[in-house]
Amino acid sequence: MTDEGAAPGMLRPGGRTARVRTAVLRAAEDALIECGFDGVDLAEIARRAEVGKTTVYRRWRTPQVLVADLLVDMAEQSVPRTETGSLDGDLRANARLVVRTLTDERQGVLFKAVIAAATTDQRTAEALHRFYATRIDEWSPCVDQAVERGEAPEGTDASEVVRAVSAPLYYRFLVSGDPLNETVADESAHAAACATRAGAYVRRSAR
Amino acid sequence: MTDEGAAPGMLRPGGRTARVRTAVLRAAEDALIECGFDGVDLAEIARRAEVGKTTVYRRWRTPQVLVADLLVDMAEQSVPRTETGSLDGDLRANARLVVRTLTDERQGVLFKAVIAAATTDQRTAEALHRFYATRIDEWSPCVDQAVERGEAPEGTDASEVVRAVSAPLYYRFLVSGDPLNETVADESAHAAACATRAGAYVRRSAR
DNA sequence: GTCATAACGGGACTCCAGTTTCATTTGCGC
DNA sequence: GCGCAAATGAAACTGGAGTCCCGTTATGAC
Repeated sequence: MTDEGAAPGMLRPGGRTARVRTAVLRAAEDALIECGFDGVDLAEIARRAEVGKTTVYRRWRTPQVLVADLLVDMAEQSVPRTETGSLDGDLRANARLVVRTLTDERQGVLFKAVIAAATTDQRTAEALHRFYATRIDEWSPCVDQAVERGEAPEGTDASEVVRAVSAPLYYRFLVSGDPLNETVADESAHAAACATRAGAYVRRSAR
Repeated sequence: MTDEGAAPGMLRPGGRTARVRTAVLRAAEDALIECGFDGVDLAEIARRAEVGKTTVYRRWRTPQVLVADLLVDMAEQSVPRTETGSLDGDLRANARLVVRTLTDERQGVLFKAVIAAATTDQRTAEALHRFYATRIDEWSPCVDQAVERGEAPEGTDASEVVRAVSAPLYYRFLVSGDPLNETVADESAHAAACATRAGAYVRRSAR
């Protein structure tokens, strides 16, 4: 092992390095929104970020890795959760937020690009999974509260319910291409609430 | 309209053209499975198909268009549907089939590649949507039969139920990265059945 | 069988994404 | 503020994906 005191090989994440990172991530986000994932060109991103292209290639190597880094950044920004006081209301609020995000001109394209990147690279996929794990954890409490209020059976797996709300929306977004709108959001939330009340999401260990 | 008898400009889809198409589609399928979508190289596919690369570039132009053509081909191959005699059983059979497909070494990679291609190209996306519309239509009858047996309420939207079974599975496959196995399949089918019985998928026009 | 031409194929060519080189700047420990 | 190495940047370089040209094959109408 090369274990020296004031060793070479130590990182130096101070001022400039951090500035370059944020500049490149911003440029990458813009580029993804404008061109989609396959339109991304690291040299072009370097130009936009006003950074040498060598730097971008050296630090991130591939578009996938850059997207993975962007996802780490995105996961840190939290979206406030609305509380309506009922399971149906909370799930509906969540479903509508998802639909608004996916149908938003900029965000929808960005999410498609990010998901496309994740299908072709394991590390990007892991970053994506962590991103959604974060989002799901943020919304789970509304199901736990419903359990406390007696709206849902004891032992209900909160994150499973939250996933059930999003799943049909992402299925339409990525796979079937069926329309996404507020009605669909409400129906998805309602179906999840029905299944929850029927005990479909009670953890097996608690049955 | 250019309606001539023995006109120039007419297609000639006979023997050789068709042979080249199937050879290239087979090679494309293999390449997608081995390298994923971003690893696809039209020249490489031409080599495998023992076809001039000029031909591949001329007829399909981009990997996305080639994948779209492959999807048209895949949509034509029908998968037999199992009938168990109960809504829960039929939906479970469907869910298990989907999980088996997505977790299969070859098919799973192929589906990821195809979905990735669809996120970056409109025409590929349309081919993908048609592919799933076909699959969903094939499974819808089992829900209609359940309605006839009185297991599900009158006016239930069969294709909506079938989508509801697949959605959580594809969500895990593409977005959250949570595990896919037979237990998950059964739970997804059960949740869809619960929501169906609760009337969550009754068409609005029929309520 | 004959002919016109759609479709294919080999190979040279182009162009640019990605790499390498090396000089310059800047963070950071003292 | 001094010095060293981490980090960046400009420019030259390279390899291969995609295009072009033009001769060859073989389909389908007669």
